[in-house]
Amino acid sequence: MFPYPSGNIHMGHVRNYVIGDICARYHKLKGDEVIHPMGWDAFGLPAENAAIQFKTHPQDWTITNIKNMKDQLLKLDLDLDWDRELATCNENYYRYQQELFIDLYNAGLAYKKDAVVNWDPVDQTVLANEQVIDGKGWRTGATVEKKKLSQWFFKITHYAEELLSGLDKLTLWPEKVKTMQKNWIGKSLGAEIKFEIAGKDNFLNIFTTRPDTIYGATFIAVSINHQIISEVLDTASIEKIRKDFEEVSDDKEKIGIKLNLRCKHPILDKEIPVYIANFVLDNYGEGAIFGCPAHDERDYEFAKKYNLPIIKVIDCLDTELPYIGDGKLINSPLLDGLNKDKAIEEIIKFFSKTGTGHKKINYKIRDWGVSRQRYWGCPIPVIYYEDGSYRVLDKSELPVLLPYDISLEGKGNALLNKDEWRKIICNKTNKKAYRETDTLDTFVDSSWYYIRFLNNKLDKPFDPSKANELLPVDKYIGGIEHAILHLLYSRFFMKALRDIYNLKIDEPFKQLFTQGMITHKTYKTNADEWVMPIEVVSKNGKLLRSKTGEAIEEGPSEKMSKSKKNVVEPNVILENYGIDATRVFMISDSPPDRELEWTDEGIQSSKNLVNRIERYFSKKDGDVNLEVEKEVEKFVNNIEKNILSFSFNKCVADVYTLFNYLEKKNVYLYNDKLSKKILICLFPIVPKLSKSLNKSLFKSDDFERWPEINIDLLIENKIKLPVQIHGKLITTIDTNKGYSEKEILKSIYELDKIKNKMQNKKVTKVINVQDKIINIIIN
RNA sequence: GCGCCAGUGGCGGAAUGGUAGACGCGCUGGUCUUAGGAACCAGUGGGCAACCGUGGGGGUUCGAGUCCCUCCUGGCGCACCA
Repeated sequence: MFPYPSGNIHMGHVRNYVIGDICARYHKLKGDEVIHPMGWDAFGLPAENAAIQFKTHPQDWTITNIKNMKDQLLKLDLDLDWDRELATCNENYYRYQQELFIDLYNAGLAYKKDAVVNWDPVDQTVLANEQVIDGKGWRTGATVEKKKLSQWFFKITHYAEELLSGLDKLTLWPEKVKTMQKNWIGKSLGAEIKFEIAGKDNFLNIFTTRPDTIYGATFIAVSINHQIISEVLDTASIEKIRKDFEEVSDDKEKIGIKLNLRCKHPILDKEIPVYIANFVLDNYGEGAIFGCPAHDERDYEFAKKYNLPIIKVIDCLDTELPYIGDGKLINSPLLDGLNKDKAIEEIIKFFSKTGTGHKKINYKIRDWGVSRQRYWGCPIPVIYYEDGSYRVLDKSELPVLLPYDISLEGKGNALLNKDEWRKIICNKTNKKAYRETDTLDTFVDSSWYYIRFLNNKLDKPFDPSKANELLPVDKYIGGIEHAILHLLYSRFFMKALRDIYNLKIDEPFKQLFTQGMITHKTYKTNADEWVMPIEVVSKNGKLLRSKTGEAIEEGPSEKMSKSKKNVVEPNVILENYGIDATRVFMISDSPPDRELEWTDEGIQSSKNLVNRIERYFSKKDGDVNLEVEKEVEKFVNNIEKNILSFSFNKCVADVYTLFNYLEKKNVYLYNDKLSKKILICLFPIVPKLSKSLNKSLFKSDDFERWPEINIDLLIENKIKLPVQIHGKLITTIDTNKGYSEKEILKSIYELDKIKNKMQNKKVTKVINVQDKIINIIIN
């Protein structure tokens, strides 16, 4: 539980925390040791933006929001361990993060380099690759620019293989998230091949997954950012080409600029031309490829456009070109007759021998750029000297506190203009020095908070023995939007910390549950103005805006969002319906991993259920017999099973089923011992009501342990046995378990419905699945 | 384009290969009440019926919503990844 303190709790938070709260309460009743903490992901840009907009300070804004949201959370009456509370913007958190940064640096997992990075022009900061979606900033939606800057990186690529292979062991994670991470890591097997540049004592490295098609290579293409280009073209021409590339309207269109360069073919005695091509990515492989037009779609398109030769090296029809699939190698003296896999193997052997290439595993994932050119974040504990060299501080020099007194008015990072903070004298060298003014990506903050929760007051980042004892987190609940950001970073952190601190933990989160969004119908006026649901009234079957009487059009149900105004406020709901009804509705209609549509009917019927339970327990009537006991036992068993499998919607159905049964039988248990059982099972779902009933019926403030299941009570002897003919249900017959097939068939053949079907046909076969079903086959 | 997931009444959704539609919402009829965002009772997949029904078509099986093949539709993710 680690919300961003944006100001208010919304329904999405409520759903998330109710799910977690049910789990926590259940496990506590089971006698398990439960840690159910809450903290604040409190650094980040919205605070700076809000501070500028409202003429306040990011810290004040954040602290006020935390206070406000905490008040709202308290009203939800969640069973949280508030004494574990933490906020990343507190010195007591981020100073330990600075220690971890030093640890990572010393372990070679944090480093600084010049790199072409993603620049968000709106937020005025660098973004990690993971934070760029469709070329746009994940928060601002602004088109990301490329900038060359010196930046801090975390070496997530060091763990690329383990981050990938580890996914298989995460059996309690949704497949979908694992697939997304797999794609992001993007492992591919292939070869790196050296191409000698004709007339120069220099090479060009390329990566390929299809070294078998080397005989079909007819050109080389490099990315616009490839360093070889600067050796042949001046900066102005490069910029001109870069611009031309950017201006292509169809971004799939292939454009190439032929360079005054040729490469020697690594096997054949010939030279092939080198192009700059817009479709070659600079951040994948070597930023350079060899083109084999006959067997690659892009290369084919490119070759057609620039009249490059197309040489077939895999046997196929000319009409099939470009042919991507497997086949027999041709026109390839060393490989002729082999199929693809064998040819790849052979050619790599050959290259290794001649020194022109080798086997290579390539990953798409890049190191995590963590520098942010913003004030409101964790300062990076580094200083720079006047000669440009830098020093990562010692732990004894920590904390590097974020100065409060700054001006956000100017452009860029406020820390840059804060000289009295930035300019220091290095206490080791006595030289003039400057503090690093970049701060850490807030995803760093959230990559280890779950460890800090284990002991939030410790005077070091965490206690390794506690971590070993309690991690990984058993149940981790959140939205799918974290699939490759937070969840990948946290996995990286766990592995890095494992290696640094010699921990026994490989993965941070054992079970991951991704909850669905809450949606609501949308409403618009004819003038295309969004209208809050609360303003809409229905009159004579027509929707009107209550204030003005304007006609309202109802739109599809969409994710609740402020911009579409289709939100309901938790505090309003709590006031009108109470916490128990709110909890019931959060889990009742849809399975928790799917969308939940907010409806007035839904929340109302949840309230009705809560009232009904209360009413039920106000009366005593009827006899408690074995059948009732069995029904209650079934209820306990089902609730438990469904809580454990996150099938909370079925838990609600179990509650209805139980009370439907009891009321139908006119059995009102009141303070019978069965009521105690029922109330314990209701406690995780409707804690307030359950607690108050327990108090009034049993004069107790506490609950006993979650009831042990008595298996004997779950066994049902009397059954309705389905009887089929040719697999189609004809009727059912009342009998006891363990019936004799012979005898039951005798009575089955006496049934009218069966007789009608059988007429004078002969039974050829009887399938008796004992105690389950009987299927009769007739000719 | 590639990958993943899903398609079940009017709606949300239940069903270890074994009685499809649990449970809820909505709806219909009735009861109670000064009143009720209430409660209670009966009903509610389609069809007068025989029967027909889980996106379409094939298959495996005594038996398929569930497994296999194929197609269609929708959602999500990735997308010039060499």
